Amino acid sequence: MSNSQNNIWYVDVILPKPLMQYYTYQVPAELIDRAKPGCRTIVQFGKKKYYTGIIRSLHQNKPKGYETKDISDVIDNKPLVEERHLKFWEWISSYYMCSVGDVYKAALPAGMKLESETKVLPAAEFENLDELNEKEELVFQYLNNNEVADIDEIADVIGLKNPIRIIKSLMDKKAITAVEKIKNTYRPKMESFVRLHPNIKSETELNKAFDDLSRAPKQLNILIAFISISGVFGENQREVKKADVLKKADATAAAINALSDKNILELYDKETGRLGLGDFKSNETKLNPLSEIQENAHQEIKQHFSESDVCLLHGVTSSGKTEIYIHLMQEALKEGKQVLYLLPEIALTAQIINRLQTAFGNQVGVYHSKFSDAERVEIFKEINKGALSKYQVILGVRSSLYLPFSNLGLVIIDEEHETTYKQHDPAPRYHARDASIVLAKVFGAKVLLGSATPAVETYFNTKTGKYKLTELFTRHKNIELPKVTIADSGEARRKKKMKSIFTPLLLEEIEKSLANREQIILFQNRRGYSPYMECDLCGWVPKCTHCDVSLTYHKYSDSLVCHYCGHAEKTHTKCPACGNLVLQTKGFGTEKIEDEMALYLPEARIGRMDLDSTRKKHAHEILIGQFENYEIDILIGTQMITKGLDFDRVSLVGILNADNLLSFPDYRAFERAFQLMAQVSGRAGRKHKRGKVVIQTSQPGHPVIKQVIDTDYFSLFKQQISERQIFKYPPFFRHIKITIKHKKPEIINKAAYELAKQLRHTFGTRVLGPETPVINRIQDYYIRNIHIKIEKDKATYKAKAFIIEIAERLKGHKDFKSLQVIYDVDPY
DNA sequence: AGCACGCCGACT
DNA sequence: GTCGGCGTGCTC
Repeated sequence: MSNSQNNIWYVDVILPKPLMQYYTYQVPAELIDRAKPGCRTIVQFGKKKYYTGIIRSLHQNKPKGYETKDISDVIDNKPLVEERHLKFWEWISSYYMCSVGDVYKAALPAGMKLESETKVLPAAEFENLDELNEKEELVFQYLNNNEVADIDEIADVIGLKNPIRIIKSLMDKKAITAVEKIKNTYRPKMESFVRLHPNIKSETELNKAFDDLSRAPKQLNILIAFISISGVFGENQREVKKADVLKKADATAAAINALSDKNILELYDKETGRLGLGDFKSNETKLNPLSEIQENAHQEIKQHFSESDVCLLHGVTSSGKTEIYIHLMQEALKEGKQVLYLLPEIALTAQIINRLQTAFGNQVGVYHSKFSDAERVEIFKEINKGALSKYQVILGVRSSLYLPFSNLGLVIIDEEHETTYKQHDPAPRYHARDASIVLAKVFGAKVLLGSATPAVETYFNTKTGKYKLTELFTRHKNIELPKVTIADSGEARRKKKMKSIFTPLLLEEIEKSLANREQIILFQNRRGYSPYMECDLCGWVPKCTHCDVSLTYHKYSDSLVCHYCGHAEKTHTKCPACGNLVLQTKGFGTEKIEDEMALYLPEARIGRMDLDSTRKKHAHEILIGQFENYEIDILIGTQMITKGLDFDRVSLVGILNADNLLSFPDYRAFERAFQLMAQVSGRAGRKHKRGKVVIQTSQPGHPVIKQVIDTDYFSLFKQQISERQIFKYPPFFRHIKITIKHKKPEIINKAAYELAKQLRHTFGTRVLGPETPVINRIQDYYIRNIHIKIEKDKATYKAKAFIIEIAERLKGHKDFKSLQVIYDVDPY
């Protein structure tokens, strides 16, 4: 209070690091007008590094116990992140047990969070070379020849392991100085344009220019091309890109420069951006009419939204959910609201974007990680224009949640049950479906969840009345649900009838479809050739040197790859354990299916779609395009092909091995197996004809298999919900997974035991574990898990605070200083 | 998370 | 000695 008289202002700053608090800086007088909450600010943090932070709050409370630093700059003229978004960040941080800095890191594209890097340069007046030792002299000479360099570069060139020591020593001897440079990764995209030189103001002057060029045909061509593109002096004048003129005139830059020298044309640069935005905002919408059944569902959803914020649209595949979404979106747009359409992954955007663009033109913006960071910066900035933004509809993956919406009216979560909505690895480990409901609440927006196979939690929420429910059981245009047949691979194996990895039934059906000139999708949830290799003499299995997993054999690269850390090695020519020359491949992935298929059906045109075949930016679209254009008969793939892709010619879907879907050691395994099989099955059969699905399994009597055959979601739901109640799983209990990591096996066991013990003090039997996961070491870190299940009616925020306190206390113990503790709330 | 500092063991 | 490798503590 005593401080409030004086005029010193402070800001609490969010830094892009996993730090559990905000840091307080002083605002120098010259920045006081600009330092507002939500603005980005450049601050020095630690001895030298500069980061872009976000001002969380402005106040006059002088911190006690330390000296404040000044903020160095404020980047934004008006707040970049609105208060309600900051609140949303804080909600994610507290619910998912991570720092706000982690959320900040995820929320803004890298190009908007500039950092400094250290550059060193030689001191001009330094002469005393004899003061330096050999290595120091080497570094000093290098710097003299190369002006400015960053430290890693020096280490690289001179071959130093520990450059910092030498740099420091050189600085002590005043031979070099260090500067911090903010590195700007974002560059606006500039393009060269051409216009008439200001000297040429009339057709007469232009004609004169033509005459002057009679002896320069190349230049004349350019001028003609320019006039035809620009519509010079006419009604519709347009800006002309240099590249377009050159292309049209088939000329080189030299000729255009000559015209510029003659003061006929003028070249200029302009920022064009990467978004390929149309010039005008199209407000026209062209919608397909809804069928009666769809229209009823549509009206019901609107009724629900008048009473409640969240609604689930449970509709079988091909029931026309997307069309209903589009009508709801149009209504939101008419009210001047923004719409967010979330998809589980990029692979899906290609097909949906066409439908949305047909309906909404260039109001649709797309946002996902295959865009370059610069593109993402531009999309972010475009949306930040609020009502003036060209994008009023955003189609994107989970990280689109953080875009700077200002007037969100509707959020659609397509394929709501998909586990990819849950972020796994770096913090924040949030679930986009659940978080979007919180985001929508902030804006007073509505949320529509859509799925043919809703998550058990979601469906349960409709039962309790937390969410509303609209169901749609008729397939659009009365397309029949596919016929599901089981191929008993266990029996076929016993009777020695298996043809490699195919049952006779599956092969027969594939041949039939091929004969009818129809397409086939084969699903296997393993990429690579075979999940492991084994010496057929001594049983030795190649394993990753950094992780506790067997290496997957990839035939195309003839290598063994760890699917956890990416480590790859050459295939062994002989067993390192016994010297035997034969290592056998075991099990099968997509690559092997591709190989074997080609063996049995050499005529068929085969494509493969998995992580490995779609690494390149447009690989997805290319493969899907080939399949759509009937350049491929059989498409083999992983999860990727299960997601909402609609192809008219597919008559058969084969699931190669349902057993490994059913054998996951996880309470969600059956739910997931059902969803996956139901989704892939949905790919079979379209307009003209009932599709077929063949499931290969050695457990034909398994209840989940039965549920898939009958497309009986309700039976699955009933069974799962009763199991979850008995075993205290979500939605009845809240589940928090604590993972601890350490480099030393003996420490990890001690720490896991100790942490579980401490947790049990407070949480008793709610604590399970410690458990050693199936893969107990990844990238040289040993791993243990502890699970906590907390009743839904208990205050979980208190529980979370306790958990963090207990873990922090444990990390204070001298043996456990370098223990990593990772929290995953509602893990998937 | 970085990054610096300080301790320790190995190597010349 | 001195170089490189870790473990630990701190950042407004």
